[in-house]
Formats: sequence, C-alpha cells, structure tokens
Amino acid sequence: MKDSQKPIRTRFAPSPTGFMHVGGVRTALFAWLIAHQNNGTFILRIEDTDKIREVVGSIAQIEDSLHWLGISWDEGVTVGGPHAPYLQSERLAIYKDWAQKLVDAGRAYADPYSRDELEAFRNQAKAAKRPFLYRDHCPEYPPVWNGSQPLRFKSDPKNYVWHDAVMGELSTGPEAIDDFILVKSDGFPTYNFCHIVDDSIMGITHVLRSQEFISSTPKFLNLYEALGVKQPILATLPYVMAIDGKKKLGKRDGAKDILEYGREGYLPEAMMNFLATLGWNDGTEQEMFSEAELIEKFSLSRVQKSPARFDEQRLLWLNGQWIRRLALDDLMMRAADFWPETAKQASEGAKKQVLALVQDRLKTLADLNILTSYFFDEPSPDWTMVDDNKQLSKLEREAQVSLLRTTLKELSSSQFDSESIQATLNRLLEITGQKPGVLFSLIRLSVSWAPFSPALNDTLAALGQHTTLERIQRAIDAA
RNA sequence: GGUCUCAUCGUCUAACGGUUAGGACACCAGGUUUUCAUCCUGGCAAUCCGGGUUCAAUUCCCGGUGAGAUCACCA
Repeated sequence: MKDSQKPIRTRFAPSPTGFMHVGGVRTALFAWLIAHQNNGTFILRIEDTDKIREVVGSIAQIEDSLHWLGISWDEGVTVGGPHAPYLQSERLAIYKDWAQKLVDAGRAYADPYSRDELEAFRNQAKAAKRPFLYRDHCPEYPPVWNGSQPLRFKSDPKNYVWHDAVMGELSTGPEAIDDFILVKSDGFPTYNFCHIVDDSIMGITHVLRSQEFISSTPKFLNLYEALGVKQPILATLPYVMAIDGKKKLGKRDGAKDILEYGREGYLPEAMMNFLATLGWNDGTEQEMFSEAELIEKFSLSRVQKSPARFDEQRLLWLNGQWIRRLALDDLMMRAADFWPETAKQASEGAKKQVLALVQDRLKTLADLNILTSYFFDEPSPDWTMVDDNKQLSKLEREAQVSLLRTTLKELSSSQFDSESIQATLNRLLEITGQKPGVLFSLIRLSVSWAPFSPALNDTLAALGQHTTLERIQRAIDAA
C-alpha cells in the first residue's frame, strides 16, 4: 500500500534491570503493532551497558513477558538476525569504532575531570540557581583519549524544531544541548550514544519511547548530525500513571510484573486490548479490539498526548468480556491451572460442564476457585448464611426445613435434566405458595453453601440427582 | 532555578470552529420468575481560569494556574 516507503523497522530496547511492568510492555506493543501493520520488522535489542544495575535473569523475563502477551520478534537476542549480536555488551567494538570516528572528526574529547570536580561544578550551578552545563567547563586543551577517561561529545548547541509522530511539533533552544558522555570510563558506551549507533546500523525507521526522553531528544538530534546518520521518525509515548497518584507508574510505586497478571487469571488478549486502548483509540466507540484489529487500526497519530492512569477496574471488565468470548474448549485449556484443589480428581467432562455454567460469571480465571469449589467438594452446611439472607430470615427455621422437605420429595421423583428440573421448581412454587426469591435462594444455599452460583436448575443438573438430594438432606439434618 | 511537555465526567476517551459535549469503566436505580459478578434499561457526572480572534471557541492565539519530565560516567 505504501510501497514507495522503506519497509518499517521498529525495535524494543529494554535494559535488563528487572521485570517488565505495563508501561514498558505498552511501548513494546505499540512498536510491534506499527511494524506488523506494514509488514515490517520488529527487533528486540537488549541494552545492557550498565553492568551495575543489571539483574540476572531479566532477559529471560523480558522475553517471557513479551511472549505471554503474544508479541514475538523477527530479530533479537535469542533468534539472531542480520545485525547480530543484539546484546549491546557484545557490540563494544562497534561503539569504539564509531567513537573514534567522532574523536578524529573533532566531535568528541576526553573528559579530564574527576567525579569530585564534576560534582563541585554541579553544586556551583545549583547554588547559583542555574542549570548545569558541562560545556561551560569544557577544557581548552583536553587530553588525548586513552580509554580510561569518559569520552564526551563536542556538541554544537543550537535551536531545534522537530516533528514527533505523537506530540506533533516540538522545539528547544541551545541550552538543551550539552557535551554529554558517549563512552564511560569503564569502556561501556552510554545509552545516549549506543542506541543511536545501533538504530542506525539496524536500519530502525521508527523510534518509539516513553516521555522521559523528550528532553534529551535535542542531544540526539545533534549527535545524528555529527554522525551523519539519518534521523528516524521519532514517537514519544505519554506515561502510564499509577491509578492512585499523579506519578508515572514505576516499580517503586507498586507497578506489577506483567507476568503476575497472567498468574492472577488475566488473559493476554485482555491485557493487549487494555494496553493498546490506554492512550489510543480508533475514533469510533469500539471498546474491544482483537490483535488483528489492532494491527489493522493502530496509528501513532491517534495516540493521546497526555498521560493515562492505569485503571485496573477497566482491565478487569475487559478480561471478563474476553473470557466470555472464548470457545469452551479454549477456556478449558487456559483454566487448567485455576481449578480448586478439590477439582483435581474430577473428570475433564465434569469440569467442562461446570466451566460452561460459570463462563459468563468469571472476571478472571482465578475466580474459578470460589465459583466452583462446591461442585467438587461437599460444602459444610452453614445456616448462618440463611439467617443473613434478607428474605429467608423472615421465615422460622421450622418453615425453612419444611420447604426443603417438600423440595426433597418433588426432586426425588423428577427427571434430572436442566429443563425438567426447572419444571419441577416451578411446580414447587405453586405447591408451597412461596416467592422464587425465597424458595430458590433456600434451595441454592442448601446445595452449595456458597455466596454465588449459576442458575439454579443448571446448578442442580450439574450436581446430579444423587448429590442434590443428599445435600438437601444434610442441610435438613444440620438445621 | 533553566528548559520542555501536557490539560474534556472520579477513570479511559470522542467531538476536520457550529453537537442537548457522545461512548466505555466505576457508581446508583430498575428489570431479566433465586443469589449474582453475566445480560438489558435508565440515572449521576466533564470542556482548569482569564483574555483575545471569530457571526460562532472544548477546538485557534496569548497569559495565568495546575500537573509532569529533564538538567547522571541510568536507561
């Protein structure tokens, strides 16, 4: 469709410093979506140039998180690709090469100051209530770079006006540009330097990243020019904010591991839908989007400029909607780890029958536990539940028991398919002269002793005649 | 403090300058011959403030205010 354009190549480039939370995953999702809608390439690159902050096992966790959501990458750490390696710590020679080119061109120089001296400069600036700029202290004759000092970029401060695919036109003055560090004294490049090198080498066409990078973008623009590389399309994504505050969602503020949502019974479809519509919509009133629809409809130009609060209520609602859309067999597979302990011995057929009954009541797969345990295990009669019921508490215990006796009698001579049970229940209403709210609540409690359950006739049918009668008898005995 | 960004119901958002400012979540009420968390119906609820431009401003411009980001040998 847009065959005059270069194929789109996007990347997600996290640093391996721990688990992934929803904010990070959303950035990955958006990058993945625009790559996929154009038959492009999505790359996973790991930015592990800060060895101190690195957390072992993070890379696997990042990969697991993306896979759980349904995101896969065409090039990257474990799958390789034409620009391998995709682990920055294995690309040091490349960065050194590019750094040397900048040195040779007079666009980079060794930083002779100690950390203490630098700190003193900073304090000076702070005391004077002025922004700290290293270039105010740039040595006239910097030493030759021997690799043990930090290497700084010789910036060319100026005004910039640039276009951001989300934010629109952005601009800054020269004070936004400073002589930042390209290579640290430990020999590792900084993010500011190596991401630009890699994006260029890897042919990245769209750089998506979160809002905190907006103020360093002029530095990047300056470096693009010094390096003579083409500036990719830039897209700044607004923050995902914690629901209870005005702060961006971060690990310190209780942001959860995305994988935790899977363990809590959330569907990846729901999470993807939720994340995509957090800060984006297609302009219609559609709320639910499948993966295919997102790939088709997503566009950066409709991404919100302002941050969005992470609303778990909405996620929960979406999850329920997605559970209801699942085919029973599919739901059966996904629910495998969420059954109550007591269901372990039950047959697949029995579980499936129960699952069909509760499918439209589940908000998460984890709800299966509370919603179904009485199908697999004898509940203990608890008549306080009857006493706590507004309608039932109006009746004397004797009257309640008498109603159950009548029920027992009628049900024992009834056919036990769902329809016949309904007919019997209706007849019971006539015989007893009770309102459904009273009689049915009583029966429901006597067989389940649970706060919630599916429709009564279906519940009884699933329980079977033998169990139903037995439980009602036990309820009577316990009264 | 400098620089930058943002601003519609509580929340997520829609509205190429002209709408009774729409939808969804949440909440409240009613209904679906039981509970209820599904489903249906209804209700509550918003353009931050002040100036301009215009016949007309949520929308464009300016100024406030508020919120956030950044000013690291972190990414």
